[in-house]
Amino acid sequence: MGTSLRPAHIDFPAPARPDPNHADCRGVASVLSRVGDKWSVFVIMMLSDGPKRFNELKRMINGISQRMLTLTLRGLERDGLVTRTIFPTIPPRVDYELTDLGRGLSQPVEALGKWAKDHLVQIEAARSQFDERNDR
Amino acid sequence: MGTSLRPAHIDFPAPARPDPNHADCRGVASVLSRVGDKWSVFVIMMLSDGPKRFNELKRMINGISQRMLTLTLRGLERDGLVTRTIFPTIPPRVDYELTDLGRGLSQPVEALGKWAKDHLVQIEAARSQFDERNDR
DNA sequence: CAGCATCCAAGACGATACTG
DNA sequence: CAGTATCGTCTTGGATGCTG
Repeated sequence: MGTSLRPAHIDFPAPARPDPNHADCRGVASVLSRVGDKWSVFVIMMLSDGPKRFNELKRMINGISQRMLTLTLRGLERDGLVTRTIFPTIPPRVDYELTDLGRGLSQPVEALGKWAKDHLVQIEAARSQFDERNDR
Repeated sequence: MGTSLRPAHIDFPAPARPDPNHADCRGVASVLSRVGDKWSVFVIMMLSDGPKRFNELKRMINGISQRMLTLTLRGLERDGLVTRTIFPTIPPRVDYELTDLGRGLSQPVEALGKWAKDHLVQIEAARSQFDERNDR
């Protein structure tokens, strides 16, 4: 496989002398980075109103490649946020569904999504202001 | 500079025919990906109890390289979440501080952080279970 | 239909060296 | 102290072609 299910950039270098402030940050970061993954967020949102099939998701999430959808679903499955159910029919059918854990996560995620939506204009304004000052 | 302030992977391919479901997702994703960035989260958390200097942050966030701290701070500044104040003293001194926007963001972020902390054990259990089933 | 394997380009990141 | 510049390495992710 071309890409690992355990991304490297969320692993942490152990501090020489552990700073009490960050004792448990290592693990938290790895959870947050799943949320930061744009595809994961979309998949979670798409699944929040019931189970979906692979190609169904692919169609709903415009622009995702098959590879990334597979990878994203595996990641979510690995984290126990999504279940994968295979129906041994012909043609094969696979349903993806949020677990209880996944449904729990989707709440704070949507809170954050709401914040993002509400402040998107401000942020984009800040960005173009910043860019204009610095581009040239 | 080696790395852009505007990461490519958060840009979206425009849908052939815009799906009403995703009309405003493009922008939201770019905000979420800032949150998903582990360094950004740590910086925001470190700054949530008052302004800090560059090397002060560097020491608090164990394992971050100078380069990444600079890049992260620039990203946060660009998004209007952090202000950068230069004191033209010798040696130079630069303070970073959360803006109102930044403080607003830190709330849902901490809610998510709390969720992550509360369910970390479950997630890590799910991960090792999944890995054990599939590794071999 | 669902998905794995392979190839390849673009980008992210760390290490190092240098500056006002 | 607080950066910038540059280099080399690793990861990411799209495209394509092949299977049960």
